[in-house]
Amino acid sequence: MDDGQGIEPDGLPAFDLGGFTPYRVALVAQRLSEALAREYRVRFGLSVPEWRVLAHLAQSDAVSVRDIEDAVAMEKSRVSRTAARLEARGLVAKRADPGDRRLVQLSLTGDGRAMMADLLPLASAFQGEIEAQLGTDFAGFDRALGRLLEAYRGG
Amino acid sequence: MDDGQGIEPDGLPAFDLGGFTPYRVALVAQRLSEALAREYRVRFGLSVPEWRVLAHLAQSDAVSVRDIEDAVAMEKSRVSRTAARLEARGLVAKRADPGDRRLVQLSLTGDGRAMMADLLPLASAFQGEIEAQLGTDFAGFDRALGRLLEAYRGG
DNA sequence: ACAGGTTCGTTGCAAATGCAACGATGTGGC
DNA sequence: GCCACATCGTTGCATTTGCAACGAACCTGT
Repeated sequence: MDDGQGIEPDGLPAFDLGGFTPYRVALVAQRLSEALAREYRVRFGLSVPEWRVLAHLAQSDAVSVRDIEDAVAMEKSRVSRTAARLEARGLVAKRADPGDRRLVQLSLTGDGRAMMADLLPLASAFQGEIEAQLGTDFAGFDRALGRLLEAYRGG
Repeated sequence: MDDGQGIEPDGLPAFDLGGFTPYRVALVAQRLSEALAREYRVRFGLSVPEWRVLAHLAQSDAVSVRDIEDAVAMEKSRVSRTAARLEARGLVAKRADPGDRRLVQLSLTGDGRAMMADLLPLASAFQGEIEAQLGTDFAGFDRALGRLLEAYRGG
């Protein structure tokens, strides 16, 4: 009677949200984000978007809003406002690109660099913690993430 | 000179956001969510929170806001407002719990059940698609998700 | 029965978000 | 050089969100 995709008494096909991969991934993303954000929100007063922008600036200086938009997967208006907030806090500098005045060059200030010098080791430690949690399964996990990013990139 | 956690010329430790697991997971979550939402937003006019609430109601009828809050990992105010919207659209019924009048019993209406009868097979197909993408790696991937949920549950 | 404390769901309010529209700047065709 | 068109970043606006506060209902001990 049970054909493996059974029908419940109420006429609906059986479905377990808790086992649904998109939901599980969203949940893990949320938990990891919260765990990490706990560190850098309480200690540095950063939100997730702010952390992302700073992290990208730390690895590639003098980039445009558009560059960040692509690199950190955020809407350009979100990047723009985040950058404005970071500038107001003195962590990021904005100046017009001399070659193309439509562009804005974002870069870390001295303060911004100093903060990231404290923050990045914490991030690396967190990464190490996750890898330790997963042990030998980490490589496969990361590969699967890459596969899904490929399969569902933009579409 | 490169000790494996090198220092960049700008004095910051090397860090690759694109390889940072929390970021990668967040990205996959976003992509999967978008891919799925494309289906049920255009065809059924549902948002992600609405989908989650309906999905939970489909598998366990007559539950309280608090139950859903736990089951679908959403703030209670978000659940409350989502339920109100679904009620206004005639997909969900709300009634006071006769045993404990603080509680609200949420359940699918006939219309709601009918919609879910169309939706759930799509969700199952999407799940199958993901599993096909990952092939034999899916089991390990899912296990790793579970491990991370355990490790970072609530804290 | 009643006072103190707890749980449930809703709501007010400020902040964040997405989307579209906009001005400014660049580019290419002619 | 000029005009149509594309790109960049910001902003207006409506919606969504999280948090705290609230009233209502329940529970406990006395």
